[in-house]
Amino acid sequence: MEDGQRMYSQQGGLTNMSGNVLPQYNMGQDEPSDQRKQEIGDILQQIMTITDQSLDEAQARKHTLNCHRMKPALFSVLCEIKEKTVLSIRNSQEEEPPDPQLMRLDNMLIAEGVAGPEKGGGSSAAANATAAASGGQPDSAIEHSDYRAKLAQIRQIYHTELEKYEQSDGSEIKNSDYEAKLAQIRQVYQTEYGKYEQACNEFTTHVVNLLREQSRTRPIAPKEIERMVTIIRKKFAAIEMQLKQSTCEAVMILRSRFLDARRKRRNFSKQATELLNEYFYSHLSNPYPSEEAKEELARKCGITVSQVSNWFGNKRIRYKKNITKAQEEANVYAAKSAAAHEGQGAAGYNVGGGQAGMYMNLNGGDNYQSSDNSVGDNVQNQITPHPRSQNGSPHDQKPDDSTDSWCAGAFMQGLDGEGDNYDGSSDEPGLKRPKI
DNA sequence: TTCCATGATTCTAA
DNA sequence: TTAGAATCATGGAA
Repeated sequence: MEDGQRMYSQQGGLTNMSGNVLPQYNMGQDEPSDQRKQEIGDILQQIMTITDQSLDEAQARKHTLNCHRMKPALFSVLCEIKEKTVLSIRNSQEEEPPDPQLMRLDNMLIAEGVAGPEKGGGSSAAANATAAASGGQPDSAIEHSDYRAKLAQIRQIYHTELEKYEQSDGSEIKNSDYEAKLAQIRQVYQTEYGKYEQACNEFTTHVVNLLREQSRTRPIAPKEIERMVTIIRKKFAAIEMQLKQSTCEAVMILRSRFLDARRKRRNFSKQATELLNEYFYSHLSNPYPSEEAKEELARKCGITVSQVSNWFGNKRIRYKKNITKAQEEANVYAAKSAAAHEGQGAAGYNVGGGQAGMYMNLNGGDNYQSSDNSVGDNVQNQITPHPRSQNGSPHDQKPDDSTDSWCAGAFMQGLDGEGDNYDGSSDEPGLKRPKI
C-alpha cells in the first residue's frame, strides 16, 4: 500500500465513482486525524451510493473513470501490488508436473487405438483445453450435466453389450465384434472429446474477453488473465480425466470379455465334428487341409479357420497317441462313408469337392465293419512321422503317396489300392499339403 | 466330485 | 510360418 498511497498523495485527488473530485488524500502525518477520518467517511459514503445510481449514471461515471488521466498509473500500481501478493501465492501452486494419471490414461488410449496422437494426449489436450466451464466454481466442471450425461451414455452402451453377451450364454466374441465395439468406443470418445475441446475453447475465450473488458474498469494484468486461463484449464482437466477414465474402463471391460470368450472352450457342434472327422479320415494319409479346404470346412462347420487348424493339429497328435482308438473311429467313418456312397463305387468324403476318399476301394468296403480289425492292424504298426521330422523342414516337402505318408503309409496303400489322393500333382486344394 | 474328452494356448524346431 | 508336442482349462458324462 505504500506505493499506492504515494500515488494518491502525489497526484492530488481522484474522481470518485460519483464523478466528484475527491479531496486529496494524504497519508502524511501532518494532518489532524479528525480531518482524515472525515475524508475517508466521505469517500465511503460516495461509494455506498453507487448501488443506488441508474445504469446510465454508472456508465457515465465509468467513462469518466476510464478517461481519467491517473487511471493507467493507478492500475499499474494496483496490478503490481496484486502481483506481489495474491498472484505470487497462486503462482507457486500452478507450476506442477503433468498429471501422471492422465498420462497413463493417454498411453492406454493410444495403445488401444482409441486415441491417436493427432487427438492429443494429456499434454496437448491440456494445451488445447484453453479451458472452460467452472470459472471459479470449485469442481463444478465435473458437475456439468451435459458431460455427465455423455459419460453415462458411454457406460450404458457397454453395459448393454455386456448383457447381450451374457444373455447369449457366453457365446464367443469374434474378432470382428471386438473391433467393431472398439471402433464404437473410439467414435464416442472422439465425438465427446471434440465437444470437450470446443467447450474449453469457447469458455476460455469468453472468460478472456470478459477479463479484458473488465480490465478497463479494474486492474487486471495480462499475466493475471493467463493465470485465469490456466485455472480454467485445470478445472476442465477433471472432465477430460473422467472422459478418458470412462473410455479406458469400457476398453478394459471389452478386452476382458473378449479374452475370456477366447479362452473359454466351447465344444463344436456335433455336425461340425462330423464334418471335420470325415475330412480327417478321408484324407488320413495326408490330413493337412489346404487353406482353401480349411476355409471351406470353417464355413460349413460355422467355426473359424484358426479353429479348423487347431482341430487338425489336435487330431493329428491325438490320433498318433492313441492309434487303436483312432483306428476304430476311422472304421466308423469309413463305414459311414461306404453306406452313404453305396452303389456309387469309390466316393470318399471330400470337402474340397475333388477326388474321392481312400478307403472306399479297399476290398469292396467289407473291411470297414466295426468287427473287422484288419484295417486296424494295418494302421497300428505303420505310423510314420510327418515328413518334416524325417526330411527337415516341411517347407520343402511335396506330397508323396508312397514315401510321404503322414501316419500309415502301408495302411493307406492298402486302403487305396488304385493310387492315392495325395499326389502332389493333384489340383484338388484339399489334398495338398498346407501352404508352408 | 471325478474323470475323460476336447478346444485353446504356448513353446520349440524346422 | 507351420506342425508337433505339451499343457491348460473347460464341458459333460458317470
